[in-house]
Amino acid sequence: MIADQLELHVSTVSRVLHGTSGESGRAAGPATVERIRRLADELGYRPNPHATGLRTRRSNLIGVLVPRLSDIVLALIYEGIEEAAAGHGLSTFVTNTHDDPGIQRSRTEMVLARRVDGMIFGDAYADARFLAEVTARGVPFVLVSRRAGDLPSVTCDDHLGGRMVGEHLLALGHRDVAVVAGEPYASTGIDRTAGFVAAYASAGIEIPAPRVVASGFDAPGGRAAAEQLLACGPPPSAIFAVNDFAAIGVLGALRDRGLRAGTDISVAGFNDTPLAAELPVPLTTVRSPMREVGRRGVDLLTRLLRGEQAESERLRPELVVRASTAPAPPG
Amino acid sequence: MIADQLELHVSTVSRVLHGTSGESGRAAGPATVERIRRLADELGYRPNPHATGLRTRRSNLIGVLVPRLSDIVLALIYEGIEEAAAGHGLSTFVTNTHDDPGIQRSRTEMVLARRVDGMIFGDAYADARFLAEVTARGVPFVLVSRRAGDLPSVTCDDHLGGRMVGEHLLALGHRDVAVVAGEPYASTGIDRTAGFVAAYASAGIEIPAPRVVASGFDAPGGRAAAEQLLACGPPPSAIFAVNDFAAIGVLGALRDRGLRAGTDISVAGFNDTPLAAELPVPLTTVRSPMREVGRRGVDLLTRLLRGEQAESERLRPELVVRASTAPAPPG
DNA sequence: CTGAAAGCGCTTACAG
DNA sequence: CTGAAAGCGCTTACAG
Repeated sequence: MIADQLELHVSTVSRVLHGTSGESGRAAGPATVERIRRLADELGYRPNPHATGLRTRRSNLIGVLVPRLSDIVLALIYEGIEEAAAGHGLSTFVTNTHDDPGIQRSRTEMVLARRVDGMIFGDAYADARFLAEVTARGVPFVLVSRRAGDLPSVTCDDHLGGRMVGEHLLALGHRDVAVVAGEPYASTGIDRTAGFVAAYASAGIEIPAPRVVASGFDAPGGRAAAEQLLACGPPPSAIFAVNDFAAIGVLGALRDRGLRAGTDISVAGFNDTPLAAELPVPLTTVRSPMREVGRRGVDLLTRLLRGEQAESERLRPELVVRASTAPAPPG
Repeated sequence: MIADQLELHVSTVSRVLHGTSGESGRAAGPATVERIRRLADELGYRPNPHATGLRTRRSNLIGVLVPRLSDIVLALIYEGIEEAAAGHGLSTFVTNTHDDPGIQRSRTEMVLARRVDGMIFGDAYADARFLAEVTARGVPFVLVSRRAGDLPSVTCDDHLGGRMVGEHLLALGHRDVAVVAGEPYASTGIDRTAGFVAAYASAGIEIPAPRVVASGFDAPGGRAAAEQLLACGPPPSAIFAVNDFAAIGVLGALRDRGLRAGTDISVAGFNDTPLAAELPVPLTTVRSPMREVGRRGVDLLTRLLRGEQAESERLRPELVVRASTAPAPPG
């Protein structure tokens, strides 16, 4: 370390520059402390994290796995993660796993090989098999966006969000509705669908199984699902897509058939993605606190790292009504 | 290292597990090599990167700065970066700088403090002042997406892309056109605008200054710019927005005024973002090879790290014509 | 109040 | 073909 050019032992310098300083100041004499501090930031001294990591066995690094950052929902969650991590002096590795179990596994190994202190998974499968293995490895981790089993997680209260959409459509008089339900392995789609179905059940309406169709989380996925829904029999009067991209796909499918969203068939999405309000027919959706999910995920992880108890959190969503949903046609 | 439980010296093990192996196999006797290899992957041994980094002064880490990952263009470039980096055995730190010079600076410091081997900037200002400071620090780096001065960069050939749009609109007979030009500090907007203007100049048409308006790179930015353009005087018959998000904003502004995109006013964007084709009026745009920009950026950086000469690259874009551009009204 | 030592897990010449 | 030593830059008890 260059700072011992002022003829002090490295250990003294280390003690001073270390966190101990906030304590009762027994790191060194006040004059010495002052000299060291001065020289340190004059030189822009930064401790070598490799040395520190080697010695302390803490890297202040966390690994983050997401399905894909090109999904704005995950990108915004990551912004929250990054922000909070920086606040805790942590750096993050993010990586895209494309919801592929093989990539999830290999990326986890890669990240672990880097000796991260903990991990954040944004790509949890509801069947938590792989995550059970990770638990067995003893690395602290939390889930964001999607939950699984009773692993520590920070998510939007998706069940409640789905229920809100259900109640909204019920209030508009829609009785024959359908759900574009997302991937069957993601708790987001599962919970949003369940909440929606539960709202209808409370009103004494059972949504028939063929009215609930699995789908990709992107626009082509939503479009395909909608086409399946519209292919035979009378169309539903409203469609709930469990995310905004799928909803955009639904909108496309409707347009192709000459149906007007809102007017002919109501459509609702989920997440309140920035584009939702900009669409030609602005989209009714559920606002989920994406950045906040990321931030709290980091907070939860830091608690875990300190050995504290960690409670999962469900953050409250908010219904945003726009022109894509309208009263059901009389009949 | 646990692997010396087979009664060998660490140095032997290190030699075997190290890259030297591919060489003439003079790391150890064949039998020994075999035993070491076996035990190593039985135990899932991974060298501690802190120790390696401390010893070799190479971290195999690269820092990546982007304006925001929630911009899908950058997210896709980052996917390419990540992919290529993994192929080279490098891990990446990405961070959002929101195009804010203060954040660019502090994040660069943070990343440098982590002892990265090199950096990739996706948020270069055309005035390369800050980057000159980074050069002075001696860290190898490359630019992606945006270029600056003659620093090594991998970008789309934005000038050519702009020119392509210009020629397309000229061929459709548009003579009174406008540009929503993006932020003045980004080479993307500058070059695309310049290429477009050059195409018109070649046809003997000079685009008047008020027809070129700066804008944010997002939908609200595009909307605001379009409103300014439509506020007074006769509207142009076509608008070129230097990216798809801004183009979506333009579309919104047209809709608000009861103008139909394509029919009343032609609109073109840039990047061929996944949503461009899904819009109610599919968007004419320029496809830029985003993942490829990321991949090549990493390749370029690795060349720099090996001390080789590095040539900037301009990747070829492709015009994608859709319904949002149509022949100019006669007159 | 400050110094000296040990050690984190590697790699790299250098011996033998 | 393999071992032994030195050292990367820190931190952490432990002396004095």
